[in-house]
Amino acid sequence: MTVRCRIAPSPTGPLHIGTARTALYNFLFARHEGGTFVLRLEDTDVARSTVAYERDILDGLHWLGLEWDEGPEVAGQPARGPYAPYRQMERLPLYRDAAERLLARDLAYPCYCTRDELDADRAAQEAAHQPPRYVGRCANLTAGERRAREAEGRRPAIRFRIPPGTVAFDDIIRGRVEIETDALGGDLVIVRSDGTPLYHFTVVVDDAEMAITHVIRGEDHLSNTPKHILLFRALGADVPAFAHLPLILNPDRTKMSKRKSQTAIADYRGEGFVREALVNFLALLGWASGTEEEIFTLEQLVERFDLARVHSGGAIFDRERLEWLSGQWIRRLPTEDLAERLVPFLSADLAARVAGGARVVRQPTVEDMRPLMPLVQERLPVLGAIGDLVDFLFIDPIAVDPALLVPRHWDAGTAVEGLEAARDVIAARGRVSFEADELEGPLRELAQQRGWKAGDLFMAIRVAITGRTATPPLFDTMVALGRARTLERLDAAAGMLRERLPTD
RNA sequence: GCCGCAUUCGUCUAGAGGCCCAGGACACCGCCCUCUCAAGGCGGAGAUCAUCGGUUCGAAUCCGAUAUGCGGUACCA
Repeated sequence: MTVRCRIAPSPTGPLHIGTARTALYNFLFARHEGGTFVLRLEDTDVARSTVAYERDILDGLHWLGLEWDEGPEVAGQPARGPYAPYRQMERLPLYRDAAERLLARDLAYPCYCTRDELDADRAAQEAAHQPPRYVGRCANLTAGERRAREAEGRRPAIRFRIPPGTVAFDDIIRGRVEIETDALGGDLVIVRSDGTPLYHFTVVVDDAEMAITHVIRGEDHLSNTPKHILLFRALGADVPAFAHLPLILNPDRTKMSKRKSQTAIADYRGEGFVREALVNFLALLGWASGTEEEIFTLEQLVERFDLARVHSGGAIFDRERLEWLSGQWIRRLPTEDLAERLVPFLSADLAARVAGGARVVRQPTVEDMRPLMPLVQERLPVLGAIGDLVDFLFIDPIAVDPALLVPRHWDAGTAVEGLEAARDVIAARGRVSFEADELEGPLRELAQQRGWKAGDLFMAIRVAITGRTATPPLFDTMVALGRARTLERLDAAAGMLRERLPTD
């Protein structure tokens, strides 16, 4: 039997961290076992499903590198695979047939209860401190009674009969789980009165129809699994194996939610977290290799992943750890790859600064980025931080805070003196010798001659040419800026400071 | 309320009866390196293994109860 597993997101919101993690585990398991990974869209909640969300989910999964073997490839376009279509709203006849089969064998029945009746039942049960469950008002209607209700114009929902007894299964992660069907809330609505099928029904019909062998999903479905098993049996289908993953939690240990955490994959992507880091991080949220290794590529994860090693307790989403992993991955990226990924982030950052009044003198290109890689690669926690590191190369003039031009041990007069002296030393280097190696020596010498700490001199220069106190190494930075602009900015800074000097 | 699942440093976790007075990583602190910021190296602090009882020569590991947390309990998914 070859393994078939699936991810079944519903396009009622952007791709969620939890969905991505579930998709990853399904992908890893399928690939590890040489099986098939299916993507199915559960869009039966028509009111909340949109094509835009569908696009976000597909884009996100593609971006993470979780390629599926069967399913829709592009939002709104037809799906591919032997069990197509893979959107539930395009599979309606299948659910109708399945429901008919259950009806024909009296495993399900039409239910004419109104919303009001149901609400009243529930209220009464609550008042009597009883668990809410369907009272079975329509469970044994005669043909005549049904006709009478139809004649009134009532459209029935369809309920699946929950038989008495206990349902047991062996969860791959949690072991044996047994639940009394009594606790399931009574007969289950599988088709709404408007004819559209409900989740618990479609998921089973589709998993059966698509020959899914392993259902790997969040722990929030554990309690619902008995309903699914009962439906598989009623449909005469093989019951798949189940593996319920621990939940990803907000810092307060509740199920991770948009309300309390950043849950959209697209938002992390937008910040410049690299896909390798997100995949690595998500894999480690609930699973560990058992070795002391922490950094894994997708391929390595496929090789090592083992469902039985998945942890069973919930895991808080730890952004600090994600950021660390992101930095680790950025440092491991080939420089050409990094340069390419950085361009759009820098452009966006510069565009935002233009909106703030800055003048961008040059649109960054991959060619511009290449020589900067050694300066920035180990300083980026996320791609989106690139602007803070190199914006001064693309903006002119830069904004300089005069207070920062004066290092801690200096006064303003010394700063002017230092900047002017540095300017002269640098100007003395010709165009040809404007290299980091050639600049550091003479400037250190200058500091020594004047009795300044080299660090103070360098800080004054740093602020003068970048407007910042934290930058890549100074001499490389000057080279990247170029001789002319370096001298220009030193002049400008010295001039600005001099104007502020008290005239005695 | 009822049902289910879970519980090891702040966080992610290792640990499948003696190798554990519990190991690694993130974060934190200190030192080193150093022109800033990072990165890197070294070191430190941090867990009565939720609690109680049992099984055993021996328990984080097995069993039971309790507590706490979370999840489910829809004509949502």
